Amino acid sequence: MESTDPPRPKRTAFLLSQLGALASARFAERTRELGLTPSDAGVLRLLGRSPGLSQRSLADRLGAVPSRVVPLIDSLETRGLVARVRSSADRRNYELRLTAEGTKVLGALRGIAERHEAEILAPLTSEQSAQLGILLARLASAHALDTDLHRDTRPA
Amino acid sequence: MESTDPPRPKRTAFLLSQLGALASARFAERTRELGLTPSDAGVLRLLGRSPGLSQRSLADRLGAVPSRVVPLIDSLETRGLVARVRSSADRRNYELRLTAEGTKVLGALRGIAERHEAEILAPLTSEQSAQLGILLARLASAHALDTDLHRDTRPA
DNA sequence: TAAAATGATTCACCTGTTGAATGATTCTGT
DNA sequence: ACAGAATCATTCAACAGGTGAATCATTTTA
Repeated sequence: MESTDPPRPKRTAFLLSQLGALASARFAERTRELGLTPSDAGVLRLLGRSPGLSQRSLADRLGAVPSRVVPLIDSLETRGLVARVRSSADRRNYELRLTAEGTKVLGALRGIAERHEAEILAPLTSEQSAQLGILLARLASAHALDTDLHRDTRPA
Repeated sequence: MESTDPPRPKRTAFLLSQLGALASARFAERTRELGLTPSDAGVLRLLGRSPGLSQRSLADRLGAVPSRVVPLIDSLETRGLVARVRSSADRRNYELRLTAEGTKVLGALRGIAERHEAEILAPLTSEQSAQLGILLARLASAHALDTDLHRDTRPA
């Protein structure tokens, strides 16, 4: 047994990595109960808030590449949660929209997100949670992480 | 423009996920400059602190499966950073040890970890960093994340 | 109207990972 | 001492998630 190292402010960044991985894994477990991947959840969330998005702009907001979006939407379309409609204004685009079922699932997703938040923060008092939220928000904005999800970073 | 939602303590868990992913990605960039993956770094770190480990117990501590450890050590051995020596006590085991070169690289890795920590926490004052460290440590221990790296979770 | 740009798609490919099967060695109980 | 069970390392086939290049249809630019 050693006495613990005296000046050790060293592990905070690693704790952040590990807790982030933990939070992501727990969230994935929860969405899996709805038959969704976290990516699916992100798509539904974005389409709920911005109906009519094209796959391209969806890709941008997700921080994904367009070819990645194709099978993602394929799968959601197959399950009847998202509809692809050709844009009449520009027939290269699809306008992506939630179906009624998709909207319903999005609602369930919001409940899941709430329980997720509660589970992760359960060990802290509400003051501590608030404090943590402030510190993390400061880090996120300083590191240019979009407060929302992923940010639009198209070249020009 | 909407006025911002009044009671929204909702995004903290997601911030945690995103910042964790950011921290992991930045650390990966740094280790890549040494020609190492984050997994490589974890192995070197563990072997530095526990020389003579078998692949099996290394797998346990990394939270990995033994078959995963094989190519990991293969690669480090090829690069001359780790040595496999059959245990004379139990010839099924290897005793894994850092080579002189491996020890040198581990030293470089410590420097990297320090700069990584500094970069991630740069947006915060030192009081805020300390506060964040406390909160994250509390979460980690409550969620049964080993304070160190991965924990030993063998069945029995 | 020809040429460039854009959206969606396909495809081959890569990385990291897992689980089952195998061979060598050691441990167990009788 | 020995048969059988357990353990370590290894191979292998397979999978998920993700990426970049090439392609086709459509629209924009000049």
